[in-house]
Amino acid sequence: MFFAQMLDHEYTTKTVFRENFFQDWREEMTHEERSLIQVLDKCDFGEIHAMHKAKVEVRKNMSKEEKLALKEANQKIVDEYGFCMLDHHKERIGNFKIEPPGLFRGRGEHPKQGMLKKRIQPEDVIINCSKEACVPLPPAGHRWKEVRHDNTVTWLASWTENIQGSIKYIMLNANSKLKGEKDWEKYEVARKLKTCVESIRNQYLLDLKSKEMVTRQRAVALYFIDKLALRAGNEKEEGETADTVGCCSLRVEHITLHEQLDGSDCVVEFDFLGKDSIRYYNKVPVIKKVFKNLKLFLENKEPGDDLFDRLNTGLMNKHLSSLMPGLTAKVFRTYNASIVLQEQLKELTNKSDNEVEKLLSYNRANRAVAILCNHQRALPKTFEQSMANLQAKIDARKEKLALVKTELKQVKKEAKTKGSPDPKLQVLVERKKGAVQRCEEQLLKMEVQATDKEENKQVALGTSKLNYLDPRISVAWSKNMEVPVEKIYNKSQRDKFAWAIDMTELDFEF
DNA sequence: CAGGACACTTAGCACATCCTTG
DNA sequence: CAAGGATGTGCTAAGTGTCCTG
Repeated sequence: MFFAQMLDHEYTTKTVFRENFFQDWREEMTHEERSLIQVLDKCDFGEIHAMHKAKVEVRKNMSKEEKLALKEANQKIVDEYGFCMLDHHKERIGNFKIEPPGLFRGRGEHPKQGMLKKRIQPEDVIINCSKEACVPLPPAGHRWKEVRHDNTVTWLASWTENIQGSIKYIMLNANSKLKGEKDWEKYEVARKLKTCVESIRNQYLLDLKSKEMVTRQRAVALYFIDKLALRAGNEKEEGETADTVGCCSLRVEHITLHEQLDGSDCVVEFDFLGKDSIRYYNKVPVIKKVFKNLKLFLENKEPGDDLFDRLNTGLMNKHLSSLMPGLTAKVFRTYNASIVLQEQLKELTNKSDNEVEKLLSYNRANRAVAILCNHQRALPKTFEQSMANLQAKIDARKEKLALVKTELKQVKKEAKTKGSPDPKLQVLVERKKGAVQRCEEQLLKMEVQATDKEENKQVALGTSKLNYLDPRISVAWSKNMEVPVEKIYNKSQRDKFAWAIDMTELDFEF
């Protein structure tokens, strides 16, 4: 069933996926099945696939009443299981449902893709609640793996997943007090970096000339982390996950040095797969000292060797925490993202702009951050079509505008030739004027929409908005520009950032 | 100090739902 | 009111970073 359901997906054609799936499937077979079913390619899943598609179709064609009943049933489940009490406050739980079984599909070329992700039993689950709490009952005939009362952690339940052996957690929703406070702390640390970033930069520039190889490598890596907002790059276990890297785990094969490129000196060309196997490709002019060091680090190395062979994230973070309490590599990403947003908003928006223009500027500032952080998305499947549709609408609106303008002219002319003022004609003139103005506004809105859409086709704004941009910058901007906060944050974003919406003053500076 | 366990944040995609438009 | 595109939400994988152990 798991395999048959996925047949429309490209990854069921991948060798690794098929081999992993078949191996795990055979584990689940009886003796007889195992001797009968030996080659995946000889299996015909067509019938099961068709059955699944039919089921999906039935679901899609449910009547309004059936859909409503289903929705209400789901809501009941949320009401009953979707909340918990924390410090006497009722809080929404982020993910209260156990992950269902299925075939594992990692991102990128994952060596474990296709493996069977097993069903979690109550016997696998640890419950974490307070001693006084009434412990949720396990399903009939079952018991929990453990019930503990650890108030030093935030999770409510956990289990160990069978693909990587990692622990999965049930935790609170982002709009909870607990998560909000941690979010606020994160941005306060980033703001503290603002006060000492200059001296840290001076320090790593000096360190580029250090006699110690480790120190030089650390300085170059920090230069990248600061300038390019690269992730730290922890080591990963080979063969357990897709081959991806961050700053400290860059290999020789991931960079190319150009003494000159496109009219710039000392250019580093980056080309590697980062988190989620998203490609990072960038050509960056760097200062001479960095360039020279890189040449040195590359000497006598193979493409697969570590660029920073003396360095790892542990060393980097130990150094950073000595420069400022709480400072780690990822703080630079938060800091640079928020600073860029603040600067771009200042540069791009004018108080005299209309709301549509202001929002385009906001999106552009957001976009500058997303590009810095390399937050990409797949080109939407319907992009070309919907762009063409929008263009057609724009053209139609332009024609309409031209028409309304000539009509206005005519009415004006009529009013003039008549000599004596005719109240009826005057009203008509005013009406046409209004129509022209409305038409112009609509046209502008559409054109702005088209620009925004085009610039944004492969950029994901959500990730930075949710995780990197101090919401107080956006809230202060919205107040200063008199743009309602609803225009930049939707409902759940407003819930998540309620702390910032409540407390931010007009003059907030990140 | 390496390596693993653990806890938490960050990430993109698929699907659900909402909204607009003809 | 249906179609279809836009927007929002759920899901869960994939990172970061700390702590503990030997």
